[in-house]
Amino acid sequence: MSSDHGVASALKRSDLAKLTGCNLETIRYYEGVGLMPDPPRSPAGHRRYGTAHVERLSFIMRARELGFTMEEIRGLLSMVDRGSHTCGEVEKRGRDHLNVVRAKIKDLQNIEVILAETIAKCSGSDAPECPLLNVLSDSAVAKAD
Amino acid sequence: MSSDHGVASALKRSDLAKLTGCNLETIRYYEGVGLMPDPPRSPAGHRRYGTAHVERLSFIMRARELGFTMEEIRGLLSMVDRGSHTCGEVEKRGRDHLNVVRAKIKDLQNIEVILAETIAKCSGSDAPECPLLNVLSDSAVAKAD
DNA sequence: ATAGGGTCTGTAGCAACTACAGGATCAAGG
DNA sequence: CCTTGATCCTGTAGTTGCTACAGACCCTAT
Repeated sequence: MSSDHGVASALKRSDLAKLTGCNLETIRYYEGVGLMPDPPRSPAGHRRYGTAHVERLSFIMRARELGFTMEEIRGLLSMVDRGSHTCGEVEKRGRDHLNVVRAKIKDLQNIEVILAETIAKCSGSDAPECPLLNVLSDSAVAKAD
Repeated sequence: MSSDHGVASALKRSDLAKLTGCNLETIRYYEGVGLMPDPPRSPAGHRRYGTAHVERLSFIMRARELGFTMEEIRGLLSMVDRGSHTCGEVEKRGRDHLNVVRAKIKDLQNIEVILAETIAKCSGSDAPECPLLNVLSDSAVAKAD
């Protein structure tokens, strides 16, 4: 055991970006909005990251992949940071988010049906008359639920 | 036939908003970005709209409801404005958009499955151990296609 | 010593709106 | 006629989640 004893393995911002797949600038952005902590700095002021930062950023990115908003992630992280989280509370937040996801799916499926049905009626010809334009011009969009 | 002969029925911006269900400020925004034309003004500089504006704004709003981006709407409108549209061209744009919608649905369904499966394993108890947190901390998000 | 990279900061831009501040104007009641 | 309150005008800032730039520093290798 030589230099890397635990917390600081002295990664540069570009290293963190490569390791996590996160955009370089986004790291600084997450720091600015408080999702990532202010990292220690080298004497010249360069950011130095350790494994804890890698894990935290990976957490954030996976949560984003699952469609959690930054506010939701902030909530999850602060629970974990405080060590005050319970499975019940995390599950509730996950369930709330799942409901949002399902609502979005429904909206999009509704759109999909209308578009697909309308386009199916299109002649695809050089005529100006067009069922899709008619839908946009005349009808109201139905809301299914 | 008295005052309303054809083009100008002298609607205020608030009237147009109410008739179309569009937000008041959004009307000005659409004007600024060129989706809506600069309307005629009253002597005091107040915007005055007619039935053509109602129809155009309704078109825009229905296209937005179907998830078309403003760029796509701009394209559709300029075709129609030039009178150079064909059903084939409109259909193509609709089909392109439909593909985007379907891709979004797939992404969300992928998320939905992961979330639902993970949450199903939650105990919902006061324990800190939580499958959802484990997913965020450890695993990569699978991409189905 | 110097050339090239990487890093730092702040700031502007994207979509697609929404909301405000501060002033002008209109419509109705007294 | 005058006042009052609602509506209108303009420009600008805020939202969400980044991304990209400029101009200044710094670090490393030759």
